[in-house]
Amino acid sequence: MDRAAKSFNLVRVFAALADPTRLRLLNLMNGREVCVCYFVEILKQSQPKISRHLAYLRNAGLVDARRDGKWMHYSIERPQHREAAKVLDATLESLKADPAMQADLTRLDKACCSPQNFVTLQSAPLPAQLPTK
Amino acid sequence: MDRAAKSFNLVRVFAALADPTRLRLLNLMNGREVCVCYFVEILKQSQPKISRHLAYLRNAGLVDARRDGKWMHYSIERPQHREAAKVLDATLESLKADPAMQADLTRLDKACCSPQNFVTLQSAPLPAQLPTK
DNA sequence: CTTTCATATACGTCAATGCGAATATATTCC
DNA sequence: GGAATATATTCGCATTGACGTATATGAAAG
Repeated sequence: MDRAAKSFNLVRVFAALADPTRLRLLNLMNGREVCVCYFVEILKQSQPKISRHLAYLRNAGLVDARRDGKWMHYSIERPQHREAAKVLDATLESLKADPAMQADLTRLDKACCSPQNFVTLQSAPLPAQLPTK
Repeated sequence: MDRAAKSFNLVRVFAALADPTRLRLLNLMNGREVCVCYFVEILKQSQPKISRHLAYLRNAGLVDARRDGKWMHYSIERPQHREAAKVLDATLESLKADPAMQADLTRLDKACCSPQNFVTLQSAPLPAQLPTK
């Protein structure tokens, strides 16, 4: 690895952020842990697509996964790399200003209050708020 | 264009930032206007490679180009998109913390003080500090 | 232990990107 | 106008990533 490459964890982070679906996923996870089934329902995207993007985010070190029986819960993991964490924070803040992102959150909130409305979410575990670290 | 896509200028910005060479270029332009020949000399990369990455940054709306005779001067252009500008600012701040980036800047400063030391920079125009906007 | 449900991975394809090498364009100088 | 200089673009190739479809894994339920 050449001298410059070592410190470029940032490149990996940016590559992970350079996709609309992944930004939407991160936005939905901002401050809470979310089950995969909600992503599929809220974003109206195929399950393999959601799963692949979540795997990408996990490889980039931006999200953490927790298994709970059949369900997988994903949450944002702030990078160890200090500067990468700052960029992620700025990004999440920026997403909040986007109306489309706000709409996603609204739909997630509604789904949480009444998952019985969604055929595929009848027995899904509710997203849990994460403590602010 | 689907509903969500419109507001995703951020994706374009992140794609532009997801490359080590482009991050180095942006870091060198932070606060000043720099001639292409300096990029080639400082980064020790081929001229077409530098040129292509600068074109990419220009397409993404992150840099501005100004022709001055044979020379082209590039400078950072803060995106119109408010949130994109914030992300760019955070990124430039983060780059400052990177030793490799600091080394690049040191070499640029040296080149500016004594361009006669570089065969290819004998008649090159000096980078100019930009006013802080 | 088979079925079912939730999620992940593999495969094939297509588009985007990066790079070196070669070439084109634009500007200045003579 | 032609040579020289600075920069941009093109070409061919290899890599990466995104996607749909199909399939595999893992846990729970019967």
